[in-house]
Amino acid sequence: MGNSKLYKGSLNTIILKLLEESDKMYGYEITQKVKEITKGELNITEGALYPALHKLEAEGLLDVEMQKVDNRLRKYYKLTEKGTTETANRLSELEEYIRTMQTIINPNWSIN
Amino acid sequence: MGNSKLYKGSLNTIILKLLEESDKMYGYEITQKVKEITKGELNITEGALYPALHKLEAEGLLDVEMQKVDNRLRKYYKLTEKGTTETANRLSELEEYIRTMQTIINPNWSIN
DNA sequence: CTCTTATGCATAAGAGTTTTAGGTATATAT
DNA sequence: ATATATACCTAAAACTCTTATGCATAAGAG
Repeated sequence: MGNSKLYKGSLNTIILKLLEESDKMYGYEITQKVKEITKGELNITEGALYPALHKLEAEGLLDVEMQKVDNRLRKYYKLTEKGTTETANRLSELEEYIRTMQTIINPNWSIN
Repeated sequence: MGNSKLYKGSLNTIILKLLEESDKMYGYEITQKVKEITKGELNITEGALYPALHKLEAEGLLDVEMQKVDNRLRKYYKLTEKGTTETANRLSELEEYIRTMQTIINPNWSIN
């Protein structure tokens, strides 16, 4: 139950998509958001999340902004312009991949 | 175009699903079949396929049967009983994962 | 007042899966 | 003769994630 393993490669797209919706988010918030909207199905581990955020930042897809709340530090990430474009690309790639997988899994539905 | 990278973890499920449909297949046949039904979208590399087949066999999910056709050797794989059960499990896991991803990607469709 | 849980960041070692790049061999088409 | 298709295989590298840590503050439970 819950906590199904991530299919490797989808984490970045998940992050980008959430940032596209929420404008700006911090790491911990992302883990909670994913847990919430998937009803606990998917748990993003911090060991995967933080390196992924750093990489997306290094690639110029995210901007960072530090903020102190209740004496605790938060690193808010938001999409750059390049990041917004790239998000659209990766989303359509993922959607295409999902369609492809459905074709394989459900060969009867030749609705593609 | 085409040749999108595999989301890691889905290859085994693809193999199992194809064998569930076709009863018995050999490696090269699997690569061609995937290319055909995905219209060239997905190309299974042999470097991934053959080790995966060997592993599934070692796990007792597949049985092998050698056959010589036109002086060329083919290794036909088919699901064991255990493999059939496991195929059903992995398919529902993958379907659940796809539903989860759709929830994230398409938050408007709260049809889940 | 101390201990646990929640919040918030981070990195390193290991495991797992795939790509890339080779290798062998036969059959068929150019 | 040479290239392409068929048919198998493996090893090294790349990539992504899990697991296991570490640090620090805030809030709640006992």
